[in-house]
Amino acid sequence: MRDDVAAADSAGAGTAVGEAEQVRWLDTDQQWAWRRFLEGTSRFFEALGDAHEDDIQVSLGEYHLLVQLSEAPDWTLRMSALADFLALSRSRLTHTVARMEKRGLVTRRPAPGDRRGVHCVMTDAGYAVLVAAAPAHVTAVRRLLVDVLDADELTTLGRAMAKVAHAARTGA
Amino acid sequence: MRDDVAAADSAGAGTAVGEAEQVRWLDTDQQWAWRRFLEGTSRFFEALGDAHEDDIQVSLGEYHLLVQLSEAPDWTLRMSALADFLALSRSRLTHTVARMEKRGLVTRRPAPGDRRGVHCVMTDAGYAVLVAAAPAHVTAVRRLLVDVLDADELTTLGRAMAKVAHAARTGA
DNA sequence: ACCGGATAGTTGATGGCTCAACTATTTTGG
DNA sequence: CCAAAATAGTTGAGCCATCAACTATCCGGT
Repeated sequence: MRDDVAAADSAGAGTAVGEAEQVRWLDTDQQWAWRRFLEGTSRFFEALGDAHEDDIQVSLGEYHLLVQLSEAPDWTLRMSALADFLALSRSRLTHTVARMEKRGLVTRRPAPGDRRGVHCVMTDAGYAVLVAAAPAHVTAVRRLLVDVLDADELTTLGRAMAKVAHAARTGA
Repeated sequence: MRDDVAAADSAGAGTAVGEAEQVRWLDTDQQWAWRRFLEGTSRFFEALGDAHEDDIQVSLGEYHLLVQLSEAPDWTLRMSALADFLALSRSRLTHTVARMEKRGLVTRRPAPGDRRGVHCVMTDAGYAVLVAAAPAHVTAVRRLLVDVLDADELTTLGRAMAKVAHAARTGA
């Protein structure tokens, strides 16, 4: 219990004698990359959230919700479509939309043609908030991500994360 | 209010005439990479969290806390050091450690030499939980990240995220 | 020796997220 | 055409994170 402890990501914790060992631990390079990813995402989202608190009237999640609506016809999207785009649970979306509705940023209407469905519509006030928030948001994304990387690094990052998203969607 | 709306990440929302325009919006490729990053991280952490709920007695955050302690001499770390390593706020760490202490995974002791300080020490029970959790954790990290990417993609991802972490740490 | 400010950590209130349970509607299979 | 299952969305309880305020200790300068 001294050296074998180090790095539960890579070392032989759990190698009980006589028990089938089928875990492929991470090698040094893989572990390094994984930890950079972990720390980087954590600090990135924390810093981006801070930027939103400083300059902006909406949280990061609310901002992305408004962005999705701004790109939809009539600023309108089904709740379920919104949940898919934003990778949010239905429940969380309901709560978030309810809060934003109270602040006048969106409204809800019954969906025509499917009486189970609900449409979420961005209001003019919501659009105004989005427009006001966009400059600080984009500036922060540049400062914390886009301008920090070479163009090909950014491209590779995008491609890699597309693969990761796909793996998470399917392999769940 | 129809076409100019699309993509508040890139388009001219906020371009009031006569007002100085100094925001550099994202071009198409940059925006694509940024959105892949956003979706990928979101789905990745959700899926990894699910894996922890299925097979493991500790949440992802608690697991990483135990990993840090397992790599420290005497399974012991100052609260502030732990907070730095895990990129956690002091308050959040206090609450998390308090919960884990109740479950017997760690204990707290006054730090020798600095009467303000507190040492966090992993218990044998905590180590046992870590050992039990490691295989499923590593398997999930492989399935969702490491094995999904080419070796050079993973390396580039690690390098890129190291840069991002640095930018977030300094430019905050 | 002392005062001001920095550092270490905790606390409690508030608010958001997660989970399970629930209603209502639509679709599917027999 | 009906029953069972799938889909859409909401609700409320409990848990966790965040924030501001607070105590205690240490350091740095005079």
